[in-house]
Amino acid sequence: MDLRLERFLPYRLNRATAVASKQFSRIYRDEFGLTVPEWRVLATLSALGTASAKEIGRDSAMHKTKVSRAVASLQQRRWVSRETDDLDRRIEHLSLTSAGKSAFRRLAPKMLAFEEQIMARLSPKERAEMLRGLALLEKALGIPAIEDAEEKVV
Amino acid sequence: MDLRLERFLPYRLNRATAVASKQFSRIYRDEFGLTVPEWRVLATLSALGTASAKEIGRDSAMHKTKVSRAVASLQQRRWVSRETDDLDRRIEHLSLTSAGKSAFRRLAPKMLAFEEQIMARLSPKERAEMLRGLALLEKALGIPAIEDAEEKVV
DNA sequence: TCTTGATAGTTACAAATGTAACTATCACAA
DNA sequence: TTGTGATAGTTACATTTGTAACTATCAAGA
Repeated sequence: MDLRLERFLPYRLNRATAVASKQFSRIYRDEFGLTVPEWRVLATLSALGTASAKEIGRDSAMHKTKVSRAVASLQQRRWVSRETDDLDRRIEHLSLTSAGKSAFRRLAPKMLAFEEQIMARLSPKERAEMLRGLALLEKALGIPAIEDAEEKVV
Repeated sequence: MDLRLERFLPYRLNRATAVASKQFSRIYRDEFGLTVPEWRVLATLSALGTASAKEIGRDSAMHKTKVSRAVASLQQRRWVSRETDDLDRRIEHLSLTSAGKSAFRRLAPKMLAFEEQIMARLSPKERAEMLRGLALLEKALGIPAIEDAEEKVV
């Protein structure tokens, strides 16, 4: 039976993700005590401006209970504010407060710099190959490709 | 602030891994009720023949408590047996029982077939590129390359 | 022999997570 | 208007996980 775990796709993915997640999360955990879901809500809201919890979940690929808890926590920090929709009172429009935006502005460059630092271990050619491979992996797994424009087909 | 989550490396990794893990784990979960750690211990022991919990942890990149619990569960199923080392009684030598081997023999081909099915969504050239990208990602993250020399380039 | 420190493995406890049930609201039709 | 089913979001409960503490054992010296 030639199933060696180290050659097996889901295992390799899992290991790579665990390593990356551990390294990246240290930045926002040490500096702000943020959890992974909280960081993602922060980044998503920063990108979208205003969004409902459902939209955040779709955009960040998180389960709605995870989103709900992360939002509640960020709201307690006064980094996120909410406003009920006038027409449909089930919907809460969420957005970053100025404190939330400020935190993200301090955090984002560090995250990007660390990403750059990781990628700098590869030559420019290798880096392009790595990103190409990642895109192909997403294709194989049926994950929709990155959209370039703001347009979002619903 | 141009940090878009969908372009951000750790986020993309996490999403791809979650999708893959969910699809793959269905096979051994539905058929045998195995958890991810249990499946990994099974595969690792199948590859190594006999190993200590520590070796399983190193080989499968799992925390020792995860290994301990997975082993305990597999032992209750009578799929794993243990024998204390004669010279160092802290060490337990673990191995698959014949029932464990039998289960793995039924499971492994299905796992490999599913991996093949995923990869079949790519052309041979794309598949090679994807695996190349994955290897480069591991390099960037400082994960030791597959030692077994024979690189799997389709 | 009797420390001291290291190691293999297990377990207690707390934090994080998913499932399912829940509340509140809406749309729509009988 | 009232009933039915769908949806946004929250919460209760059980499972899973990691951290830290624990047991048992070993090795190497004083």
